[in-house]
Amino acid sequence: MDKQVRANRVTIRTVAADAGVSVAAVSKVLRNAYGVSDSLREKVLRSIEKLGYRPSTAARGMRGRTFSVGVLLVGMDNPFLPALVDGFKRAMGEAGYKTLIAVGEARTHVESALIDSMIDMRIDGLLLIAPRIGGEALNHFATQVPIAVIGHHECSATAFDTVNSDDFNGARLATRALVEKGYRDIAMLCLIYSRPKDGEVWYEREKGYRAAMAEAGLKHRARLIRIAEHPKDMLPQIEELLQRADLPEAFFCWSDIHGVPLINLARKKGLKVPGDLGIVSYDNTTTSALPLIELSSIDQKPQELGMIAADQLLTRMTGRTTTRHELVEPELILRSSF
Amino acid sequence: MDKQVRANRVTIRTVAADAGVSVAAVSKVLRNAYGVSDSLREKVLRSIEKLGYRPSTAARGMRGRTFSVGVLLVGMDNPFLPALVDGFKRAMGEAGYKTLIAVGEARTHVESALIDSMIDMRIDGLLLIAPRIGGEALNHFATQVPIAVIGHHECSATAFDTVNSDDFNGARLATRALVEKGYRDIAMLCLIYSRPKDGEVWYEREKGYRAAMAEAGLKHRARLIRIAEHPKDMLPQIEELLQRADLPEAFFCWSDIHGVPLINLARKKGLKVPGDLGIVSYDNTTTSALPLIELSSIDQKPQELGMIAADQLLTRMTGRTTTRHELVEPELILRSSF
DNA sequence: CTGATTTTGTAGACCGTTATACGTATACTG
DNA sequence: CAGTATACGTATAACGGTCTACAAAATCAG
Repeated sequence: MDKQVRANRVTIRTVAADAGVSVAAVSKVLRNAYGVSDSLREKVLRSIEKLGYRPSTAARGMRGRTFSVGVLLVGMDNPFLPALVDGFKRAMGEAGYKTLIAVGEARTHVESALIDSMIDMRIDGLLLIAPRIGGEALNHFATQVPIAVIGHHECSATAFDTVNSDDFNGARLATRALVEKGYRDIAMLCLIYSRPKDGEVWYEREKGYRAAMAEAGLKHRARLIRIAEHPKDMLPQIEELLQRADLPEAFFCWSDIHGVPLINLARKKGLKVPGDLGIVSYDNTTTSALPLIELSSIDQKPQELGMIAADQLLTRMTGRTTTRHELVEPELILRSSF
Repeated sequence: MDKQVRANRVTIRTVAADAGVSVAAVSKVLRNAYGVSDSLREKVLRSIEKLGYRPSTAARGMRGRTFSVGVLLVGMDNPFLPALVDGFKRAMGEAGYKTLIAVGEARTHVESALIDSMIDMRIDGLLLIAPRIGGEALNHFATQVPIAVIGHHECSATAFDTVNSDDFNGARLATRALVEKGYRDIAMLCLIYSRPKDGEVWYEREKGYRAAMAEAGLKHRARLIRIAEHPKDMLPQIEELLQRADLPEAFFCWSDIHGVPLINLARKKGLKVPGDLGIVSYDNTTTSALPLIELSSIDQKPQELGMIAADQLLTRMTGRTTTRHELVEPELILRSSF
């Protein structure tokens, strides 16, 4: 009678009984393991279908694969994430993996805790997007689960893979476009950070900007203007910037987060863009593409980044031990802002 | 020697041995169950700390709670999601639950599959945001796991809870504001849908708009203009709309998705907003708040929605069987667009 | 001080899979 | 046709927790 109580839950045993085979046989079919005949497979599949059986991921996690992978995001508001996650999820889905997402809060201990907790659920692989935690810590996690990283250049890492938009070249591309248009006094708008750090996306872009300026013989005119990320602080800073006597002829913005408010505030103040001011920005968000904004911006090909990361994870999960560090070439989307 | 091989993984048994107590005792401490003395708890916690032990979610899932809850999103690009998820996640975190996110693709069978798969991981509760699948299907899932729904009015459901922004009142609020400003020829811009359906967010807003028009004695002047959601189709449709001889004096837009392109295209065409045209929109996205856009928009209080949903789930998981259907009153954020 | 009650801790079955080890037909070799 | 390799199935020990019984110890009532 105990049996009847929990008879509602369909388990691998229910299937085995229905198909008249052993539990092990069903498991083999499920994992398409070696040593099952066509007739057996047929029988089992029919029972699975009939009973609507679905294997318990939790139980699977105790011995083998869970066929699910995790993604760790810094936050949900970065506008280039949807396309990236979509590309990743799609590629993973085709390989039979479910994608689960966890959201950090740009605080390292929260990030670590989330990674731990995904490992605790026995996910088969992990994608980290623009993680705050760095090299050594990542190496430690990589011993427990295959890891791919996007948005953090760590070309020396051997324990995990990385894919990145070529931020150096993207910034160079943008700056060079401004130079070719005739601008000379070109400033870069970037984030406030305590100190330059190799591997950080924004630092790569700063280097790319500097390189392009140097190549154009404008090394001495390169200047970085650092402003806050949060709108509340950022907007007054941009306003103040636009009042300055030494306002540059053109801006390269490290992200649309700054670029869009800049172009709008400039125009609101009466400046013509282009004309009085040239702007090229980064991320190619839908906002930058809006009519009346039409901000030129670098496209990072986020979908492609996601797909490559998926491939890295899949191949690593199936045995690859060599390291892959890949770069995707970004593209400048031309609009009438410079 | 077998023991040594897997000695690296710290399990509940390792902790028990280290603390000199039984496995069951450790489990009790972990779940703060009844019947553990302060001294025992103390000992166990110290061992856990020392060994860096973390319980395996997978193993937990086989018998008891996993202390993790799932969130199903339709897509990642809806700009009001970040705040909502943040509110939910925060409230859940305080109660000791991890939040995992899965992203559907606005296709019902994908949605169902994702819900199944989260149930298969033995999550303790599930939040559905603007799900496409409706009443009967939801009831079925609700028999397997506690469910809360946001963005789908289903006040008659008894198997699961709902929280919603009061879409009817929000639309009424927006329309009334236009009326009070003196506009009479007010159209509503909404989505193309095959047929009106009670419970759908957009339909509630349509009803709110109609009610406000009727209250102002403008029932006969109410008109709904339906346009596509995707920018590629939407932009030409808005352009064409702006050419029409019977262009309304004012628009209430069901979402910033339409409102922002509308205000920019109108201004690009040379119309003064406000002046030639008044616009009130919905969602209060960061884009609507941008300088030079300054679009009045209804704030849905997404963070609050998330927090209430968390509370619903938490109370249901701990025994509540009555149903809760709650509404949050939205607020009109005034900007210079009408 | 004794019997009843409450606290505290333990033993061990159980959850639903996977995967190893091992029989048994069946097919191949010479 | 005997002997061996191979294909196919099965039995069963893990995996790492939870949780129900139950025993032992401590407290309480009279």
